[in-house]
Amino acid sequence: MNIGEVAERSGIPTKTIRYYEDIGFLHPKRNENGYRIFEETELHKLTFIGRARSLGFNIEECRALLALYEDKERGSSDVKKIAQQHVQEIEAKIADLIAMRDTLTHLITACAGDHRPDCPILDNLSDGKGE
Amino acid sequence: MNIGEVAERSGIPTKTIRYYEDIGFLHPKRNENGYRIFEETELHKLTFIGRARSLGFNIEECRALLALYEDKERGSSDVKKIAQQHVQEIEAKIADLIAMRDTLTHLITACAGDHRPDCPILDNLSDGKGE
DNA sequence: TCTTGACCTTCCAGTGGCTGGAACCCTTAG
DNA sequence: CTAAGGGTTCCAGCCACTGGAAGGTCAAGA
Repeated sequence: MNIGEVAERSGIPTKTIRYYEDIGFLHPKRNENGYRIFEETELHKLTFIGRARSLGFNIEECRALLALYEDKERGSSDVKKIAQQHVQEIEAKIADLIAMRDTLTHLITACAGDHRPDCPILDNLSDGKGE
Repeated sequence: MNIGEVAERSGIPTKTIRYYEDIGFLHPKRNENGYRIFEETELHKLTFIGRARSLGFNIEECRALLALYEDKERGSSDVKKIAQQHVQEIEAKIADLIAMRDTLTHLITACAGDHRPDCPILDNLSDGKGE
């Protein structure tokens, strides 16, 4: 398989696949013209990484998960630990975003949104009050 | 005021303040030894930006908000529009994160988390099933 | 045979919003 | 005289790509 087909089948852009090779996720062989040749196992790996990324795991976490995946001796507790840690980070982000949203919707409700210059949103940014 | 005091009072690191000058948010004067001198208005502006950033507005949005703030002729509808747009983006991010979290907590619940190698989390990353 | 177009290659630079560090200058206290 | 604690500039790095330039390769069609 050439990189284009792998990109198609994994849903990961060629640019990203080359980048993943750069950072050591993959080691595709090359044929005599210099093109990368991918095996099914490499496609599988890429798909794995793609799913992990879409669950918000960062590159280092993906690396760890991949290593655990390939280690038939691992206990599932190692994986679970990584996932739980990650869920906590996600929860924290959600909490931050909800706080932002709530403040903003509050201010938006208070803002007439017309042609007049008076604006509680700017007032809040300016003096921190209006909560 | 020197940069250190401004940093202290605005809660924004000196590095960031210099960066904000770089990108044209501020134009502090200099005294004869080359040090930046800040007026109260500049401190105020920084605090404004700090609040806007903490509500998740990006730099360009901050620039727009600041311009509106300084334009005494603006209508509050312009501000409201920016804020509403921003809330929508936040909502989208929240939805993404919640989807991630739900998938993950689901998988985590299914994962024994013990010494055995069997792991629904890795299985899901590997084949996309297990939902 | 030539050309066209779709592939593929490498390398370099840019994204956003800072942040760290090096190397240096200025001021004040001891 | 020195040391500490300001300040200055400039360059590099973070993360995870992404865009673009400049060029090599291959298969199909005129």
